Amino acid sequence: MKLVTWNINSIRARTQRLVTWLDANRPDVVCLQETKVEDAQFPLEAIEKLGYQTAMFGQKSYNGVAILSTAPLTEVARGFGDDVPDEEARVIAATTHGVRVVCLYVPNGQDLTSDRYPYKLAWFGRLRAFLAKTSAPDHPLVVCGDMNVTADDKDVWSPDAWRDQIHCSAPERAALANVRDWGLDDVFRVLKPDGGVWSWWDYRGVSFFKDQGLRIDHILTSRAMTARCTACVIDRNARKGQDASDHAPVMATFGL
DNA sequence: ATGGCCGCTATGAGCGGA
Repeated sequence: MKLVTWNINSIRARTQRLVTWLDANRPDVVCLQETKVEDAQFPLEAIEKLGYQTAMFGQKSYNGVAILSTAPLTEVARGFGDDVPDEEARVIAATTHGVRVVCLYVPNGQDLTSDRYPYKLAWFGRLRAFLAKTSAPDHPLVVCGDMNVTADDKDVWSPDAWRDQIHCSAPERAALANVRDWGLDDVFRVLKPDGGVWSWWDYRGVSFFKDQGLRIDHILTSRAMTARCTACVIDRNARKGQDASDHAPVMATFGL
């Protein structure tokens, strides 16, 4: 089973690129973030034509997540379903291909002085509570998406330039580590421990050309899924050319 | 030191992204 996570940065602006990539790579499960579209306007037809079923949780203009699968999607959950009033469409979960899949678009946080920063840190706490309530570390579970955090300096093209900046601050990294500590592995890092590989490059300037990026899109796997994982790659080619998302897809392959 | 690009909006300037 091949599972991919990709911050598509507007599915309407990128439908053709998504279709071309799916056609070429044929993943079984696709987790999308920043679809930026209400459910009624989601380009379902193009996706269905490729043989995917879709579970979506969108909103106008911002955020929005979706899971596509070649198999039925059951037990679909939208949002954390906790006590916190929250209008932001950032979480969708479903069971497919025998795996519980949680697709996340973690809040950006803006900067360390913004009120979005404590919201982001609290959001990770809500995520861990959601996982504890709805799953278990010994289940076949994949928690993936745009985490908007680097695990450590190995995920940063210039640790000095990014020190204590958003995506790289110690509290954010601790919040992500706390989710992993519940019982998940950063499977890309497990298979490629050296770092120096990015999943996001700024649109501005020559950052992609100079390969100045961050790894902020992660696939976290429960132990049973880590054991099944035979490959995990970031498709840098998908960031090239006109009309690319600023994120590249991250794809993991699982054996039986 | 700053912004540089991109997608969105009952658009044409401002917001959010990262």
